[in-house]
Amino acid sequence: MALSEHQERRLEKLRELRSQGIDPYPPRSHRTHTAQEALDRFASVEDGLGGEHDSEPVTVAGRIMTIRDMGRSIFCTLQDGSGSIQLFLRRNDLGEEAHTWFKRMIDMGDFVEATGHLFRTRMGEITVQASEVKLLSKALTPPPEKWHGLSDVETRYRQRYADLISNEEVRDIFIKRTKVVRAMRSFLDSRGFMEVETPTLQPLYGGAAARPFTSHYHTLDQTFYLRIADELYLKRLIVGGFERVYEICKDFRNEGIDGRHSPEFTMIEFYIAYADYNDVMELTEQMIVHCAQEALGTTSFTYAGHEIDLTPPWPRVTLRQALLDATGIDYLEVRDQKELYEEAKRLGADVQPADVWPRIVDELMKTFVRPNLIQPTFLIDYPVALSPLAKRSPDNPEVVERFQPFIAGVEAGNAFTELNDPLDQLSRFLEQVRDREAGDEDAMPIDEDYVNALMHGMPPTGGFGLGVDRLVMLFTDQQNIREVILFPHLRTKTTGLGLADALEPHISS
RNA sequence: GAGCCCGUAGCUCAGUUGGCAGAGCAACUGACUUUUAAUCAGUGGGUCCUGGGUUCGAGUCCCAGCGGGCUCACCA
Repeated sequence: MALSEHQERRLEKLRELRSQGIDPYPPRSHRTHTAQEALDRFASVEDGLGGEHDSEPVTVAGRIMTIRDMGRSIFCTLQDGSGSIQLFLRRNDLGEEAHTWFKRMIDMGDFVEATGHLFRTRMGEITVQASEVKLLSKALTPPPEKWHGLSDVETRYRQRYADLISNEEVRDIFIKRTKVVRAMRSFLDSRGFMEVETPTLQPLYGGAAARPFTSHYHTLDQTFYLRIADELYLKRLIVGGFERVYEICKDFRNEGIDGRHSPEFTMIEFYIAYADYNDVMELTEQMIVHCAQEALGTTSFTYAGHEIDLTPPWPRVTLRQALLDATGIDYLEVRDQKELYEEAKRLGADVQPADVWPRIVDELMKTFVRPNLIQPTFLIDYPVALSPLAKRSPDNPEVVERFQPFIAGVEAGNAFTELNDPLDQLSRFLEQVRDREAGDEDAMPIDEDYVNALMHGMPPTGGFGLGVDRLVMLFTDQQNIREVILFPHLRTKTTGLGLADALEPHISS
């Protein structure tokens, strides 16, 4: 890619600045106020000014977003991390030389620093009347169009910096995302949880049903997998005596990409000793409400046109009952795969004759139950075959103590009373091995060290996992997961940007 | 992996039946001392994603490829 006319022109200005002895990239700024602080300051002193300028000068700094050149006076919008403030640059204030220099050398996108007195314009906008202005950083590429911004989805994802510069809504999404994560930490920290770090590179993956990414460690000449979940490591820590642990980290699953799945996504998992899934359910409600309160300032929001109200308590419905109500099928009665398949087929579910029994149950839930769970609802008590790490219900060994919260039809977590019986755990692993041999690539491998950990004794424990990206999607009303991931994965372009060749002639020294 | 749609100036987008490549913003020249997408007058700017093909003539039609989006499949 050759340089654009705009870039060439700015490179010329760069040379000219240097020849004037001006460093286009000085090492530091001397701002005294952020844009917001300057606005706040003026608002607080304005009443005593009697229409005059604030007598105390301020220095603000930021990126020039717009320039309105009126001849002997210029208005600019200066944007920094706190917001934006208007600059008023008069020839009489700056002096003719500096005024002309500004017009000649400063472009939209440049970072500048301006010193002057605050006042309110006739149009009512709080403004810095600059008596001094200095270049802080020359932008060689112009910003996207000021009115429509950058809207090409591919460019927005590949060049997120440009997206963030021009689209305020995008910035807001990621600010909310940060608040959600911060709220999770503060919620758990204040309840005696310990944040821990477990391996990303694992010799054996587990804790979820998914295909892993595979890597190779040269020094050990050994295959490593990128984690698909941190569950098994966190429970080893419960065995070790930590009673409340959590981790927020990236998990990696080698599967398709679509609007709801990213191969690399953020997961929060927590585990509590001496708690069961009922305790975890209460904590989950509280945590999600806390996150909404901290990120949105409210517990109600709109997702995909649905008005969602998070006010607890959320209804708890057994999966068995929900399926019974929606389809008339009682999965505890229909134990035969063929019979269940026929029933599901008759109802119009997308099932294949070869689908295993638990998969058909799952499909029935996704088709007939999940889309109707608009207001927050806990679906509880799942078939054991769907949950190899969860503890069986004392009332029915075919059912495990597991729940999933659903909000706006979106799965907002997964949790259960943890299986701490090493022999039962081993038999579940063996079941997974049989599934794998039957062709299920997502089935978990047997983890003997994990069984060994359980043999040391694990207290009754409740555990929880939640895809952070999904929760942020809910809170920001985004239907595509890439809108809540700063740098989503896209296919790498074979042709580079060509900048190295294009810019090389412009390197001085 | 399949189907459908998209790719035109730095950005946002038009482009009719196949007939000289267009607009707004941005840039450049000039005017303007309180503007708010400032305004006004003028000027320059294109690998129409890439490669083939059809045609007197292709941004437009056909084929292949590349990249992206949506839907489906896959995905506790």
